[in-house]
Amino acid sequence: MPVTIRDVARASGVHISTVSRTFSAPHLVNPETRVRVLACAEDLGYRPNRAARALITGRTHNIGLIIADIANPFFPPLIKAAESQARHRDYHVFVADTNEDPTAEEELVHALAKQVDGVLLCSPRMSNSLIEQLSREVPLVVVNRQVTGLPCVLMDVGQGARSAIEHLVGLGHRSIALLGGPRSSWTNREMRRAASAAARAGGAELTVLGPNAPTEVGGSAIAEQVRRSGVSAVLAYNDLMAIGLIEGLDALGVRVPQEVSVVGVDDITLSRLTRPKLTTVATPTGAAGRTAVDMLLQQDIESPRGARGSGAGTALGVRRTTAQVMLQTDLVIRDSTGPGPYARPARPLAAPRGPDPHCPAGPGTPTTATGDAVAS
Amino acid sequence: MPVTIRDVARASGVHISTVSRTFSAPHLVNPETRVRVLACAEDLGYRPNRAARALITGRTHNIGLIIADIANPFFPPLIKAAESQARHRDYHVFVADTNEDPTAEEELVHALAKQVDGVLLCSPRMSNSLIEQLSREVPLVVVNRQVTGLPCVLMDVGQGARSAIEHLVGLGHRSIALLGGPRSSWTNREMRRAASAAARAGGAELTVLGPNAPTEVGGSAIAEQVRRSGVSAVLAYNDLMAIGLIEGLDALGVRVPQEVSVVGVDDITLSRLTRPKLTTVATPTGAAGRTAVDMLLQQDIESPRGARGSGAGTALGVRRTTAQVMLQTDLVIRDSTGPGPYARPARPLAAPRGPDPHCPAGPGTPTTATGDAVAS
DNA sequence: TTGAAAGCGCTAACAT
DNA sequence: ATGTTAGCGCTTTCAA
Repeated sequence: MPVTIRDVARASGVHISTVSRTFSAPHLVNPETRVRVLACAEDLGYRPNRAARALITGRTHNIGLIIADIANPFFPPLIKAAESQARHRDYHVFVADTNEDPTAEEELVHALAKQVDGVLLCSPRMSNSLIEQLSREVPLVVVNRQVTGLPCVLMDVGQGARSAIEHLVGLGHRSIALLGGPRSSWTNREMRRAASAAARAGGAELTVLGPNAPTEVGGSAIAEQVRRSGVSAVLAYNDLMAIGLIEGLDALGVRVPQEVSVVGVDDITLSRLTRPKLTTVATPTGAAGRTAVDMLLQQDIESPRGARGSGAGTALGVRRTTAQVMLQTDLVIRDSTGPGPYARPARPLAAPRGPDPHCPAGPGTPTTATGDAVAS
Repeated sequence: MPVTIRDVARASGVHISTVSRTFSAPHLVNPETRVRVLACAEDLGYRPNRAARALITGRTHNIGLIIADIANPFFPPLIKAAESQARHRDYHVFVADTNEDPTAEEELVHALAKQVDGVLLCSPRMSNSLIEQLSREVPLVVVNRQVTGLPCVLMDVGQGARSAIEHLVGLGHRSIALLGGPRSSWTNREMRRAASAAARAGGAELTVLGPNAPTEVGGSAIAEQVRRSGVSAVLAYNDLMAIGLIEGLDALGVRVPQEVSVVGVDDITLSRLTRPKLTTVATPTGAAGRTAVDMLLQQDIESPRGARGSGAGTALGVRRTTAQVMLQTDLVIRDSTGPGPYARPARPLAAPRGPDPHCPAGPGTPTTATGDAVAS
């Protein structure tokens, strides 16, 4: 049933190599022949078998995209941007979801390895050393994580967290909570580091609550704890968590932003549609997707794995790009943040909250702040 | 660099066919040899090249999942269920997004055709005839669309729309709007058909507004028109649109459900977290994903395309399953619907709802109907 | 139980 | 410009 290159050759009275050339190097074939071959191919419904082709060229023209959680609205824009960029370069994208499971991540890389020319690892949860190891099996670009020696696309969430804290401090908040995300998240560590530093610099106290599931449920589940902690402002790991928190606080009768200010991270579509509209740190997800694809393809070109002539100098000239790109973030101020107890303009509710001994910061450990550590 | 079966053979001092057997038919190889081969393989980091294997077996152990829009929260649960089901059967899933673009759909099917054993087409926007044509290239299972002669997984949105309208009529609404979705959506047509019939039966007037983009933006954009239309209740194509509409109405100062009742479709996670919580028609997306994978694999097994011995009787015994499965939906009543202008004073019940047509089968229980499907 | 050989669909030297 | 030939990495008869 499947029509092969041989069928087309037979039908058009030429050798299979001519048919092959018609598709992969049209300029090397006589225009008349080409037309005839093309006609026959069209006629028979022939389509080159990309897998077979890949076996010999070493290039599948596919790229893999491994995502921690497709259900997180943060990712779709990244996926779409990556797909669009890939399509422009005649590549197809295969997306795979890992459910935030490190084991699934590893397995998926193995499964994809031979069927794609490279893999984009988005917000991976596995260890850096495993990532490095896997990168020897297939070209990798890591998104939202810093792995030394590998090309990475990062978003400056450190800067974002700093801006958020400064915004809150500027509004008069002195007691702020950071809702942490998954423990193994690079973003989480960066935010924590930067937020601590910014809080210290601004004379505010930062309580870290978490880790939490990076979802609405994770946010609403921590609402009670937030209320008890007595903070007047919260920076959440992401928008989903922030939105869930607002819902949760609302259910407890705590008003946002009147009683507690909330800042998210990501600027997902939804954050514009909730009430109150969410103040958030916008991350350039589309740019990240595009950049990651570019970096992968660029690196790919230099090492066409398993190609014919690679008999001798395989490892030769494999000059891997290890550039790391840091994308800017932007604080978008909307309606979920407002004046805090220490706001400049004389506020009637100068409630002397005093330096309250916050309850022990939940499952997570309190504030850390390492220098410019890259290690992990 | 990539280690092949030959490297393992050399290292373990056996012929490549023995190595091959060690992986694909272990019982045919001497236990001692097997252990030795496995050890060498492990040592070298060997992994069978699935693509090369597929070339000869005709089975890639991959399935493709083509999705209209990954950003629509309706799909992730379906994707996750499909992936989990596939994994149990030692299959991997490649997801591809089409941006609701019919052309992209077609191209993607072609691209995937040779790299997967079958494709799940979710909420396709292309024509039925094109779908049928593509199904000759690769086994297809269609989700959220009825295509005669092809295996389909459907959700009973007709029943859902009917329940929704009856709920609204029972609350005293007599002037209802239906916010339509994409024109080429089967779901859209079904909802419209059923909603009209139910409205007529209930003595209510139904206004169809649309088509609209099946997103929050689509919903908020139509708010003004809804207000002007003077209806007291709205059934939206999906939850996203419903949520957008509520936001839009709110911005116009129209209160939900006090002034206008709103019903969505899908029961996405978010619908539980908005205020008011959304009344919606729950669709069994997880069950749909699982069922679709099952149907695909079942059909697949019967026709291992391009296998070795298929020289003569290729088309023989290719008995394609054309079963169509209809999954139940359920109306979930929350806070976005309330009494309408014709509500019974005092006792709102006793409304002549007629025989409640709730099927005995719970949500997600497949009802199978084979063969000759009803044309749409 | 293992080896030898053929070949899946295709491309890429090398001839002609 | 086209045909020949040798594989890509693997599985699968067929012998031994």
